[in-house]
Amino acid sequence: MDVKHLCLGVLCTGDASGYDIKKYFESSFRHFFVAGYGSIYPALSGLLDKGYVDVRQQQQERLPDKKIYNITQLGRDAFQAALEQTVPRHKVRSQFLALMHFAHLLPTDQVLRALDTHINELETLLDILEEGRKTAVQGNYGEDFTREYAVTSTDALLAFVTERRNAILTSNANAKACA
Amino acid sequence: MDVKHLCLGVLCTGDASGYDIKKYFESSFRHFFVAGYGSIYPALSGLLDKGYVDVRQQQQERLPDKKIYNITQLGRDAFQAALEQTVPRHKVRSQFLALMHFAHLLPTDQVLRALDTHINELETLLDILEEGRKTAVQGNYGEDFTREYAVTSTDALLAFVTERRNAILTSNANAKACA
DNA sequence: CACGGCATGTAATAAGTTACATGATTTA
DNA sequence: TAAATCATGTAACTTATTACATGCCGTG
Repeated sequence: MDVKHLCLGVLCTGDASGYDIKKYFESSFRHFFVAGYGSIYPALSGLLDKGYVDVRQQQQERLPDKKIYNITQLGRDAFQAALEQTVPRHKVRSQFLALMHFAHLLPTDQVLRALDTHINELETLLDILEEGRKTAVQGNYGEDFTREYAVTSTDALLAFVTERRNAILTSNANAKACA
Repeated sequence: MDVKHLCLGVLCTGDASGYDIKKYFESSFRHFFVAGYGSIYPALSGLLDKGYVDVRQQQQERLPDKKIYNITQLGRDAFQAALEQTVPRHKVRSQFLALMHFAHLLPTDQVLRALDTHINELETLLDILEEGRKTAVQGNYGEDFTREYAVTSTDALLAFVTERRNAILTSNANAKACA
């Protein structure tokens, strides 16, 4: 399950351009897989080379040409096989937590800025997930599962981080009042 | 904040060998940064080249020699600078969720296996975090923050995934009863 | 005697990120 | 007129993963 396979996954739901696929990543995969053009376009080239997708050029008025990709039967089979062989890993890599782990080495205001930034990111993610709830097709189990999984985690974390941030603010205010 | 910087971070708390550092990663960083020997040993070589750490060889009876690394002032300064420039990103990359997103393409038993595997991972992580709670030095704000952050998320997710798994099991049993 | 822990490393490969490069259209 | 959206791609770089390679000690 890498960028290539996820592109195949998107194309299983319908034809799309690289640009469309990127938007799909942003709206539906954002909570578990982030990819930019720099990985999506090369991935599509690779899939084309392997015969997993076909492409047709679509001219547009007043806009750049589009390359519409569609998945082949070979591609579907490859995706199915990849799915079946996927080991269900789940990895977090967080500069935010790395920074917080060494918070004692930093001035309080930088720690607060980091917390605020993270809170913003969590809120943005919640907005996107909420948007997904509205637009999701009913009965799509997988999409629902991953979305609600992310909502569960994000809700809990938002409460946690906000509480900790406020605790720092009040203890800071107390320290100032004493001084 | 990459493997190199986190090694410096570990060495800020005291001298250690590559092997020790790996154990530190496993017990204290596991919930936000995973690294193996294949990245830690090369990282230490790099730090040595830059003069960020010194090394002394320690012979041991009946055991392989150890290389004990200690951080230099240059290394401390570099770590401080890196900390201050760290942008607080937080990234999740989950094959598990990728798989679940396409659950409709898989047989139910594979979905259940994936859920069980993930539940096991969450439980293992909770055990490690609980262990950390016991052994942690009181008053280490950052260590406490990251641990409780992870506990918050993991607790919530464990409840969510377990509930979903049971829902699948009961709806499966009903389907069988009807047939 | 097999397995897990202690201990260090290299080399090949895979993978993704960032910056670069271009350019028209629409909206505020 | 500035910014956002539409649209595609390359190249250099950074980074980490995996497998390989070695070998002793203690425990069950």
